[in-house]
Amino acid sequence: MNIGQAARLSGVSAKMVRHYESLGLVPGVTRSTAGYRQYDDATVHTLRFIRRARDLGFDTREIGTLLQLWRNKKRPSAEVKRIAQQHVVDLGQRIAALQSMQRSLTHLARRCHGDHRPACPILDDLAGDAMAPP
Amino acid sequence: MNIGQAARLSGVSAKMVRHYESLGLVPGVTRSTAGYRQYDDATVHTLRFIRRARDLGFDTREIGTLLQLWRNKKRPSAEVKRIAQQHVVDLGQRIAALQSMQRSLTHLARRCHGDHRPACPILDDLAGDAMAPP
DNA sequence: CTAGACCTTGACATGATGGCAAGGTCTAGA
DNA sequence: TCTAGACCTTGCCATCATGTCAAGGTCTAG
Repeated sequence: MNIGQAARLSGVSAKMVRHYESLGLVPGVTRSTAGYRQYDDATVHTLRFIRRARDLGFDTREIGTLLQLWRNKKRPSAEVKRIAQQHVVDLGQRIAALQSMQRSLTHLARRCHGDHRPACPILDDLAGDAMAPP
Repeated sequence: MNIGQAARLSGVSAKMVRHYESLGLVPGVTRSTAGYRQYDDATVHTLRFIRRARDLGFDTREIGTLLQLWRNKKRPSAEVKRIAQQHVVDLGQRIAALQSMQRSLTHLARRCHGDHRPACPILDDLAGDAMAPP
């Protein structure tokens, strides 16, 4: 099958299929005489794997490692678990950072009257002349 | 003062100071005869404002709007509040997306033995052949 | 006078993704 | 058989915020 169908079946855009190929995540594809990339079900399976891993927030470097482990029938599951747990930690840090922003901003917004008058604790905080530190 | 000192005082890197200038977030700077940018306390204040807004996750477009409102002494605080609340919503969506990833991954990792054996529910899930949907 | 700190512009990289352009190919229907 | 339209190719540019590097000019203390 051509790249368009592989893209449709895997949920990865054709553009990204080519990109993952350039990164070496999918093995070298065979080409038709006209130069069209030819895909089989195994490659579509790999593309779905990549898609799912992206959906879980892994970056392409991590996905490369996960793909190697997937292909290695003798892998120790401990290694996969370690990567997953590290990623859980990373996600936790990103979540915490965003929550911290959200908390600050929520507090500021709650104190803002939100009417036609110009006085605004949000701008005051941004400007560094916050008056009431919590 | 030169850009280095303004950077140090504001907590914004010299590189980013120039960048914000190119985006029009800081007003056109005066230059010394040698072409060095010259800053005053007001500009440092603006840079600190930008820094704080970045820390709260606003992008440069939003910061541009906030700066305009900051400078506009007749602004309605409702407008500032609306931007802040929208940003709180955006942050909430990003947080939810990350939490969803984290939850999935945590569940998968918990089911993985994490030993020397190859069997691994994490890889099974990524490969799409998950066996036990929750 | 000179070393070293500082400034200038500009180019390139990151990471994942989209878009566009110019050109080649394949296929169904007239 | 011709052709329109769908599909493919490569390659470049853009995003967003930030860093790095390079080549060159400037300033200051010793």
